[in-house]
Amino acid sequence: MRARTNQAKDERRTAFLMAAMDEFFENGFAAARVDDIARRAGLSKGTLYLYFKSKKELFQGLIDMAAAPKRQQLEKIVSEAPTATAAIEGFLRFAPVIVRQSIVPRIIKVMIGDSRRFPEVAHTYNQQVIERTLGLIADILKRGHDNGEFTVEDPKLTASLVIAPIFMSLVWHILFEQDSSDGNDFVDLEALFSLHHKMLMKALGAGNTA
Amino acid sequence: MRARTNQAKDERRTAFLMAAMDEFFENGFAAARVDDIARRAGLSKGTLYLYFKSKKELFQGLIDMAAAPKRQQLEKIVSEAPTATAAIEGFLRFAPVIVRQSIVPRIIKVMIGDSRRFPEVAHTYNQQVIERTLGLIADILKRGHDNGEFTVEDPKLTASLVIAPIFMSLVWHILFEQDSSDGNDFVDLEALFSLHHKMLMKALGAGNTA
Amino acid sequence: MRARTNQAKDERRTAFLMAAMDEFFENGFAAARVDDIARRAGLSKGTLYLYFKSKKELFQGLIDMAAAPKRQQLEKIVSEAPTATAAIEGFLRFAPVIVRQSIVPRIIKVMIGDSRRFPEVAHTYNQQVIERTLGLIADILKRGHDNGEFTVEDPKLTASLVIAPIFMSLVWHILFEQDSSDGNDFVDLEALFSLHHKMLMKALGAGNTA
Amino acid sequence: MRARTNQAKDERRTAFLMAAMDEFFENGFAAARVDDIARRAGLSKGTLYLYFKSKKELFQGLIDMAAAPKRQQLEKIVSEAPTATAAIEGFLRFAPVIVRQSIVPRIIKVMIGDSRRFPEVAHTYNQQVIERTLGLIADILKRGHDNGEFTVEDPKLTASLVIAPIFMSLVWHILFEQDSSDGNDFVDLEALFSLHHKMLMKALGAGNTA
DNA sequence: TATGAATGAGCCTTCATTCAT
DNA sequence: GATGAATGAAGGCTCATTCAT
Repeated sequence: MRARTNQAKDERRTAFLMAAMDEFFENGFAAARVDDIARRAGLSKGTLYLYFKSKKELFQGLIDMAAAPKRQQLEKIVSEAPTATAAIEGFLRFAPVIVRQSIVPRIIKVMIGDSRRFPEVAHTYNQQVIERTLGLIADILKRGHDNGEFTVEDPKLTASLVIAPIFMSLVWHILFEQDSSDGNDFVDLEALFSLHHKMLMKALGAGNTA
Repeated sequence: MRARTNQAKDERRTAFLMAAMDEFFENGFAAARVDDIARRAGLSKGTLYLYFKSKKELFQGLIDMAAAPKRQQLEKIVSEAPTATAAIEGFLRFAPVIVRQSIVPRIIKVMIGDSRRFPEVAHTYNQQVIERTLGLIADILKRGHDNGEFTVEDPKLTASLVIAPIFMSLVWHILFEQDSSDGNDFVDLEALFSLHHKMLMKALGAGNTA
Repeated sequence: MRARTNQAKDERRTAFLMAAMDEFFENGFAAARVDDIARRAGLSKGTLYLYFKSKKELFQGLIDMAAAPKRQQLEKIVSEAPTATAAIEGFLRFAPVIVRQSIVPRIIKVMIGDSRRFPEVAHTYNQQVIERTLGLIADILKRGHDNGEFTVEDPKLTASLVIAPIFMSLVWHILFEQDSSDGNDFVDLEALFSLHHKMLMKALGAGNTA
Repeated sequence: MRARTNQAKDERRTAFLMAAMDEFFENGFAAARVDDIARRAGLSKGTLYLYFKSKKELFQGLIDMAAAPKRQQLEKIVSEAPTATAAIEGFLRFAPVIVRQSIVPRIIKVMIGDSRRFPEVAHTYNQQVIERTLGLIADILKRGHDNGEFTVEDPKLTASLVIAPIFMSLVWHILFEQDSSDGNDFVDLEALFSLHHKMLMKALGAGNTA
């Protein structure tokens, strides 16, 4: 079947990208075979080259796709929260979902594994995703500080610490997913982030004035 | 010069392993070339095969070497601390060194990048290094709790949070090392862990009884 | 031109097998280069691996091909002969053709040269070709004996002796082909087998009763 | 231990040659490893190169050694026979020993397997061994004919037929030695050559005048 | 002399990319 | 547009040969 419409073309493109993500995740860029990616996408090797000029361009397309829509969910959660405290709570309650969903850990794994081969890609992802998320959190913290909800001296650095358990969980998820594929996680993510939230609030002196 | 003594042979073996670590770090297992590893070790490709049966065995030798002596420094720091509070302070002051030194981030990067290809290796490393470190921290926390230095409800989970910024820093280090190779880090590690320590102690209610 | 039909594929497969026979004949399995085989077949190295999983499989394919249709000619000659005496005469008159044609000596040479490396292959060829031919001759001899054409006490053993000069000629052909490539054989095959036939008949007491 | 005397040197040389014969027999020239040959000889790889300039020279040394003393036994048997008839009987009674002994089939196998790689070697062996043996038999046949023991028209050609079953047995021995390594041969050599002798004599009309 | 560590040329095999159908 | 046959560069590994000890 041939893709004549633009929509059909986009679907094929996306199918290749998703397949590429899976293969790159499993094997890394070098060991992933173009043939396997195409077959996983349900199309043929030759067709892939109609959509991407090379394996490398496929990789970059993947990162671009991954970088794009990531913050929308987060921004919605945060913007809808009435207070900074509530925003942080919402953010950390959402964290286990991010870790468990398939796309973010996959992308992170690919990024880490091939970051030295494609430094620009890592750099871009950093600016598009990590810095932005960090900025988002820092803004919340600053807001909370200014509102008197809690005390934050260095919002940027503090934001890093807010995010740290997410990184750790992502790495664990990548490393040990197969160990825990039988349902129970390598760590109880809800409990982890609940504790993290509790300790964070206490560390920030939140609720003391209440 | 030819290695006829056992010691000289061990030196060559180690040279290959260090070279392998660098190449695997830069390129991942699949893309690293045996020839480059040997050349980096100052020896020839053929010679490498006198010491390792295959590229894969070289990889496993690397992980084995890396897994072995990692905790010694930590354990010394911890065991020499008079109190749990001091032990944690010592541990977190030591954290930037771990992150900045070349070996741990390199190994972690290699582990992550090729964890799906060699799941047993990842599993082993986890048990040998991560679980052990986690247990070490958990023990300290329990000790501090029992001593009344601070309050810890779930030592294992709390230990994860103590460690989390180290993971995050490691990942950042891996991803952005080149961005910051001109001296200044992508983040001020001393400040980060100092803040982490301060907030952690506050979250645990340490020093309240003083 | 690309092989898209099954027939075209079979042609390529056969081209590789014939080229392999020549190269294996010239150099033996170990010394034959896959690259040379492919080039001789007029295709590229990579293409060969589309048709054969490995060099060894190519070797086995060669033997399989060689083992298959070898007796047809013989069986025709023998079955069309009115008497056992005529069958033997036909067989021995046909012998020089077998020795001189390219395929049998080549296969035999490859078989001998690599028999220790692939014992199963030698074993199969033995059963498929040698035992069968021997059985064919033994049957003729028994028939002639039963008919009273001549006297044969041990048909199987006698069949071996009927065949022996063929083996000898094959080996000589293999060893000295180049010495005689300028036309004249290292031995006059027609004369040899004519004499062999004459002596054989006499030894069997054929024609005595006439 | 070092070989200072000439005798000790010769012993080492011979040890290498015998080891080479075994390895070349098992694997052919290309696949035989110098290291294995040396180890089989109980010496080291480096030492081999003190005695032979290259692997190829080792091969040639082997053929030279093999070509030299082969006819002595035969010539003795033949020269001691009172009549041509007795000489042929002695020769054919000796045949199974030649086939079964380790050296001749091994050399023949090596010769055949690598004849195309070293045509001069095959040529030399032919002249040194085969032609000579053929000449020996032809002489006997001529003698018997001149004596009136039997009738031979073409001694050279007839000699080939006398020898043919030896070639066949050698090839079978090479091909199927392992099949019959449990004692019983692939063919009863004594019976074979006994029958061969009987038929040969009858074909030559021997004893008719008695 | 004897050894075996070191070398690097060479070969099998894989796979990204091209292109005839 | 889609396919998969064909290509050949590249890389893991072996092994004949050299040479320091």
